[in-house]
Amino acid sequence: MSNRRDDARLTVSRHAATLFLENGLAETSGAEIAAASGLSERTIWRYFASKESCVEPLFLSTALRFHTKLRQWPRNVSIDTHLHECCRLDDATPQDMIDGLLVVRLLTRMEAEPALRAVWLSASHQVEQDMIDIIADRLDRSKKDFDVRLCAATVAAAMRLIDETISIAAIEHGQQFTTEQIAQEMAQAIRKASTLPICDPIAPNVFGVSSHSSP
Amino acid sequence: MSNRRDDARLTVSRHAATLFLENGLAETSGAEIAAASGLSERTIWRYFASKESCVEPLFLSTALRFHTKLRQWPRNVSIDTHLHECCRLDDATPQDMIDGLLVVRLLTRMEAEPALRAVWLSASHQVEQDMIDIIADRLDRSKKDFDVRLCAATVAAAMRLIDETISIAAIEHGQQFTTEQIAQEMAQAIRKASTLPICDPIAPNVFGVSSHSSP
DNA sequence: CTCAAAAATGTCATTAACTGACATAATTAT
DNA sequence: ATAATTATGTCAGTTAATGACATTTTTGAG
Repeated sequence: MSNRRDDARLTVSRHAATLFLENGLAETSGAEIAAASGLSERTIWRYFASKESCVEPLFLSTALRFHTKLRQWPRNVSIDTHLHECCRLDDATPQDMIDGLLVVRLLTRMEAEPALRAVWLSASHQVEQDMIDIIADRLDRSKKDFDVRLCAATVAAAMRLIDETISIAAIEHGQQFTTEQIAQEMAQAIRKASTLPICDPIAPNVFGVSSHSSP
Repeated sequence: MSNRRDDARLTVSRHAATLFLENGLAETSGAEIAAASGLSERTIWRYFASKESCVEPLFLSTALRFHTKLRQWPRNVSIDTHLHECCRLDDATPQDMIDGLLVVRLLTRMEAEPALRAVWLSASHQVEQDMIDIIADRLDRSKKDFDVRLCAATVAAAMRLIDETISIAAIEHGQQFTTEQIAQEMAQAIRKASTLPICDPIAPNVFGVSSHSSP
């Protein structure tokens, strides 16, 4: 799934995020990111289209961890149960924890750094595209179906909002969260946001034909 | 509501959009945008933080027209009826039509131009913030209420998706739409997406107290 | 209307983001 | 092993973007 290049990009992403958090976006140069990453500046610009987008792999990697969990979501399990189960046997590595903290801290800077928000929104758009696949699979519908895409959009929006809200509550208001709490908030929000019945167990299709109307 | 500077920015936005559509983003320079707008390049960079963001006022101005309509949405009218009514007595100027077409054409280029999508997503985020106000007012709830913000996020996502879908259908598949059709699609999508009962007439608050739980 | 304060714009120099061209190093595959 | 491919580095060059300061335009008080 991931190659050497993606790993290198993620490493750069961590260094860039750290520098952005320490000194701000405007006060961090491409040369500094390159130096911190042990790469030439030219390579940085081959990896990324702009300075800000250096943090995108970080956003996407934490999103990917969640995506992987949703991919394993069995059809006969509710979202609440599944996410609760997932957080019980959480496979987060120490690196994942560090990355998560970087993301959370970046999210609290979006108000001050509009360029960061643009990158975050792009990452959320990628999450939305991934949700299309998950929902289409779960409901046995086409990925082109407007209602599938609408549901993906609303659910992705909910996930984004939970991430933002929890990050701000944690960093700016010092609120503490357990993994269970986050899973529960996330499940609730997804449930409220979903425009198709994806959150509860899917009735098995005993006739072996797809459940939606016409061919 | 709008000042001279915003008007100037919008004018630049139109020229920039036209150039982007004609020659592509990479092949359009800041100097060209300045020349086409009859301004110095320095002023362009005072107006905009980046080349791509030159098109944002165009996105926001069409969004603003819709926002104005939603602001006039009476509490005792459903979203479907209101939007249908709005499109009947549509106040679109010729300039509005031209701007709308520019936006629609830009939206079809997002696949090829990721930077354009980032700007579009930023504009949609602004729409989301505006929706918070509209929903909070309509339901007589706080703008900080998570459920209000969630509803704003899902509804804004639906509006964005309709815009994108209709644009692509119109430009890339030559499909024709009447204003009524668009209003109807938009109303349906908003209805499906809304996580709070905003779409149907709001029961009048006969006791003169807010309908949500505590002070 | 007048004229001074303030705000917007222009000019020019400078920085820093980003690209192209080509050489070198590292991987891959045969 | 080594040829082919691919990734990275070096360096020069372009262009997006900013700072400093002069000039014009707008605003507003008298």
